Amino acid sequence: MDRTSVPESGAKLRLVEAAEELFAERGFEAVSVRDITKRAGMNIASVNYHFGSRDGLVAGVMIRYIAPINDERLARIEALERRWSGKSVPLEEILDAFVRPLATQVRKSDLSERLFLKLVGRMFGEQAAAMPPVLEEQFKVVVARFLKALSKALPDLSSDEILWRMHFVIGAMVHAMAQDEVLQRISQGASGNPTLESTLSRFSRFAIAGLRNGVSGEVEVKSSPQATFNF
Amino acid sequence: MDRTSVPESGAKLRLVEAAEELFAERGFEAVSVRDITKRAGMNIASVNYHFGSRDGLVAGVMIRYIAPINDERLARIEALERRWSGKSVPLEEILDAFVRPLATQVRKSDLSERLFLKLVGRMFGEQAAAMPPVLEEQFKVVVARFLKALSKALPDLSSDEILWRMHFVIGAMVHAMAQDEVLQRISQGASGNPTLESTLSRFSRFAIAGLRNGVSGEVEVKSSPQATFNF
DNA sequence: AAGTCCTTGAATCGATCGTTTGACAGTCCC
DNA sequence: GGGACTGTCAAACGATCGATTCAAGGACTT
Repeated sequence: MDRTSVPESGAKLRLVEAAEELFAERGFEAVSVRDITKRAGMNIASVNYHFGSRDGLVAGVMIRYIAPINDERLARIEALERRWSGKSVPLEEILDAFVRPLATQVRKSDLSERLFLKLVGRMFGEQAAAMPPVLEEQFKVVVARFLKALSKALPDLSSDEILWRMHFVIGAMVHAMAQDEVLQRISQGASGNPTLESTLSRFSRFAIAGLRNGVSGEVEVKSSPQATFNF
Repeated sequence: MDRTSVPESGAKLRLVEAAEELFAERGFEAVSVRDITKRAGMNIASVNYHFGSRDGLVAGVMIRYIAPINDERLARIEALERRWSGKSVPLEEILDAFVRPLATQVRKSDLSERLFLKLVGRMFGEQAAAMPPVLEEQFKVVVARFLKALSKALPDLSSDEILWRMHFVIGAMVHAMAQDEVLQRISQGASGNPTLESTLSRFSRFAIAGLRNGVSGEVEVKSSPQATFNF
């Protein structure tokens, strides 16, 4: 019996779908096996039977969403590099290859846009340290692949600098996804009902500017003496 | 007996300091009351006696760190606006007023830089939804104050757009703070031992570029037809 | 019809959780 | 000295957790 991969047996699928909703709504640690099986209309033992353990189910949920996203990211970046055949791929297209798979996957999902984004956001915010090995390995490949492409597109930046900016970009994305209602509460009446598309569009403009900063002829920031950021 | 504010009685302080370390190391939900009292060398009942409940202790920890940071943020932004007396404060100085209090506070703390950043990062990544009301109110004030300053510095952007970019900036900061070892693992050998100062410096450059994007004469991104980000 | 395999059911396990209790000592004030 | 208050202690409370057991059902093969 397969206890690690994506569900296929109907029962496993029902469990995963119930778990997804609950994880997105309440977070990974606040949902019990009983909550999940109750919503799925199944027995408590079913989780351990089909997934080996609660952690196995969590891993199943993460793999089900993240793996296709990373697969598409790799396919897109490789298609881009083929099309540009050795030349540097424009920064906008690299970021597009990284971000757009989110939109692709949310359409395939049964979850609403909002729940989907919260779920994926929580995977990084709460569960990043407990990511299944197969996903962590996949992420290493993705990061390495995009780092290579970004290094070509931003030849003036060191690898370290690019990695840091990638981390900032990912953090901005994850945080905005997972904490949206908190952000709305704190900032009192920002945009009412942002769609996924408008959010990703805003995000892309922000991220490209942050990534490109200091290269490609942009004017260097002239800071006044009191704020040199030399700390 | 005061059960909500910052500790002053010695015993409360010992509990809070033990809790801080454990929360930073393992996350808020993975630490039990027994873990905390054991490290503090106190009785299990002491948490409920001094803080009313476990949640009260969590709130105490958050308030102890976040409140002084937000206080200094407000003091700095108001000092800046006084110095520029009505005129628009430069973007770099606004961001400096937002970020530098982190560095100030870490020096006052007994925690190492790394633990401090993880702790503050976790407060947003894991506990943002459970933030004590007094802190949430304070954050509303901070956001409103900086939004006003940023609106002057970035007159071409709508309030909504600025709020979103603020969220992205905060997310990038929080994520890089809380998930540092995960990021190191995934990206295999980025900068070895980044100091707080170098990290904040990198972050500030990234954030300023993202905030400024699209205004102040920067060249508009010329995207190829396949990557227009119109989603 | 008998046997095998897969799946579900109710019940229960031991562990751990946050919280509460009540006894006991110390301190302070009148 | 006798209350009143504060703080600490061991012990136990009820609840909930993930995991396990074992019986029973169903589907399919032989």
